[in-house]
Amino acid sequence: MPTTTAAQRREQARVEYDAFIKGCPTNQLLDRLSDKWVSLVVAALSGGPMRYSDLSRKIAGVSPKMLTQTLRTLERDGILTRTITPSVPVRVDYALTPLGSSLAGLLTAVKTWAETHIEEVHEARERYDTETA
Amino acid sequence: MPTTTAAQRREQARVEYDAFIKGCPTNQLLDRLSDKWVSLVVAALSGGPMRYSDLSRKIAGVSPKMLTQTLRTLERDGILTRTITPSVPVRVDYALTPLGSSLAGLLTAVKTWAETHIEEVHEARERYDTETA
DNA sequence: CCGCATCCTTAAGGATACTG
DNA sequence: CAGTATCCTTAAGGATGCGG
Repeated sequence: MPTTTAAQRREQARVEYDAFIKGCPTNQLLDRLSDKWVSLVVAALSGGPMRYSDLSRKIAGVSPKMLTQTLRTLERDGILTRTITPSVPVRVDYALTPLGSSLAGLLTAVKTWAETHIEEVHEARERYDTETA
Repeated sequence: MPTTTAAQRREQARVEYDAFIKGCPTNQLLDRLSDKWVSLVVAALSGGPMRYSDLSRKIAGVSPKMLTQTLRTLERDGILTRTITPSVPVRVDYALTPLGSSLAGLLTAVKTWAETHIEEVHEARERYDTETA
């Protein structure tokens, strides 16, 4: 009888795995792309700088909390800049950095792939669903 | 006094937004890529077909539930094939389809971008953190 | 060996109200 | 205008045991 259960071994593996991917650039980027608001913000800003209120209007259905949170992490990552104009009322502009623009380029590649292959995916789903039913 | 509150308008916008993205190929693909197990499975299979137990060993820390769930959706989407050999005990092989291979190609592009630019991101973070602190 | 069904936890994200 | 602070829900995902 082993002293470690399957769950314990998996837990151990998970910890090692987490430590591994923590330093993995690809996974860090996927984490960003996985955030649904990130891609929307980057896409919105790819047309040029926007103010906070513009973004909240353009990106329908986003709560102030998530918008701010998303903007902060993207600023920290050097994807966009935050410029405060201390007028009354205050004005804040967000704009993509060169790094942010290159990320937008990646999103364009994803978009292209999606548009090229989505039909195949839909066909595959229909086939799968009819065969399974 | 308006008959709709800000929350109601945002909710309305969210519903429209959801309806919009439901048919948006790019977002459907991002939903897939956002799933952390999806990229790992695709990456694992890009080296060739693997059995269920091989995958669960190679992808450290995955629970049987998530592995099966991931494999099923990918099969449904035509990304991979599932081949059952009715021996005793049963044997099941998973392999990428051509469509799956092209998705793996996209992941490679993401990987390349990440490796190229991760250093800039790290520098940006350090700058941000020291400036904020 | 492969994988489904069940239960349970927890953390992401939404609603809301208030401030500089 | 541009957020911050708080509370609260809910759904993704992990543990586990059984079945084909």
